[in-house]
Amino acid sequence: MTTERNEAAHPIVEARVLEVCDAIGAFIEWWGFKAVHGRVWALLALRGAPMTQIEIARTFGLSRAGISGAVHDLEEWGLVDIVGEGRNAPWQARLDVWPTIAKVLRSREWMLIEAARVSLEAAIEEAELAHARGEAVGYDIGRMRTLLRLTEVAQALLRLLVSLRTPKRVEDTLEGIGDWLGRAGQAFRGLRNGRAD
Amino acid sequence: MTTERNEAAHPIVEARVLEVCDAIGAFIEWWGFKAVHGRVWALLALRGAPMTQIEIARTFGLSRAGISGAVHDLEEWGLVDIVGEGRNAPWQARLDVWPTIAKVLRSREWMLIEAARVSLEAAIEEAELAHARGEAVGYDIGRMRTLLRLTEVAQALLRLLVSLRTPKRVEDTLEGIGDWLGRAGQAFRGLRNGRAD
DNA sequence: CGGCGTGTTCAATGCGGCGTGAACAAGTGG
DNA sequence: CCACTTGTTCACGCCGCATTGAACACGCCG
Repeated sequence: MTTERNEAAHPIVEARVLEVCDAIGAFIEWWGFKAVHGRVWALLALRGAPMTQIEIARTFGLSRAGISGAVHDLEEWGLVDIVGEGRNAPWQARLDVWPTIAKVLRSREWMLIEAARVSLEAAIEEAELAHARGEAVGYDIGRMRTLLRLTEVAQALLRLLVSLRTPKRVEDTLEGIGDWLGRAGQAFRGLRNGRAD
Repeated sequence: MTTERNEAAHPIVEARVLEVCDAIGAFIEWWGFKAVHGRVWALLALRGAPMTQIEIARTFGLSRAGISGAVHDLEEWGLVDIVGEGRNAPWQARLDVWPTIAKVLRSREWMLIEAARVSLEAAIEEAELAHARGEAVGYDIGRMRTLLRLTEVAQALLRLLVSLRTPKRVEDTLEGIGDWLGRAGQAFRGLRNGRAD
């Protein structure tokens, strides 16, 4: 028999919590992840005590297979932690999600912009060579430079964004963001003065 | 016969431009849109002169059907414009994409956060009622309040983000972002002082 | 008026991803 | 040592979505 580790869930409250999980799942799904990831994380974040995979599966009415995969993805991303050592040790959520967001921005988002930037540089070089040879190009070199500039701005902004640190106390979040925005603003003004062309 | 409206496209340059289109398409696809939208917009943005749908389709090697839909989606979003009046009038891209981004943020992104916020408020109220009745809740009211706080911060940030204006000259982009970041930082610090609870 | 080129719409198809059920592995407790 | 519970893995089926080809509508030019 399962030892009653957890405080029993209040049915009506649980129904409301599941709505929250769905909302967070829908939000995170729009960001290119899977809805189940957001739902599982939200449930673990709101539940008072750690939960086993079967508890999660039963709460959502989903199969254990899907939960198993989702939990391991979340663990790889550092969004949930195992509690204890045993085989069926329960899981809990990490509330500071910023390191994971920063990681995603650093890897996937950066590569997407970098790919665009590199291909733009190649296109500009080829177009300039053709233009110097007097050949008709058919594409607008000035606009290529504009887009290249935008990728550089996006990368600079991204670089600043991933330098944000999560404050210890949640109450400091607003001030932390405020300070960060101020620093980022100065950095951007400095960037403009430094690379004015 | 089609009148030679456009300067002939340089084959090698065009190959490079198509790589740029693919990169931008991959980028925008990760943001929840379709890759073809980014590809078509990028092609129209880099091409020196407006293009007809058939020219676009041939350039990408895609069917006319897909291009027709993509172009109309882009027109609805205000990202491309028709040039002239005729039936088969060509299309050109708008380079200032910020109004569209702001529109998307205002509608879809806002609603996603708002749904989470509302459901969180309902869950908190229900949990507090149950707690006052002395019933076991099983969920952490403090964490619910933390997440609610995060949604409020996200909405405040979003509100500031959509207030950004696109500068007339692209060279002013950096300075515009810098100024905006500074203003946003002050707004956040004020927000904290005003609603400290 | 009649071909021709272009844009639009829609049904069909092909493909990828998601969730499930079942089989297997691994502890745990009696 | 055996029964039971939980976690893991995988093949299958299902759904949705994107893309296509074809049929139709529309304007232009001869």
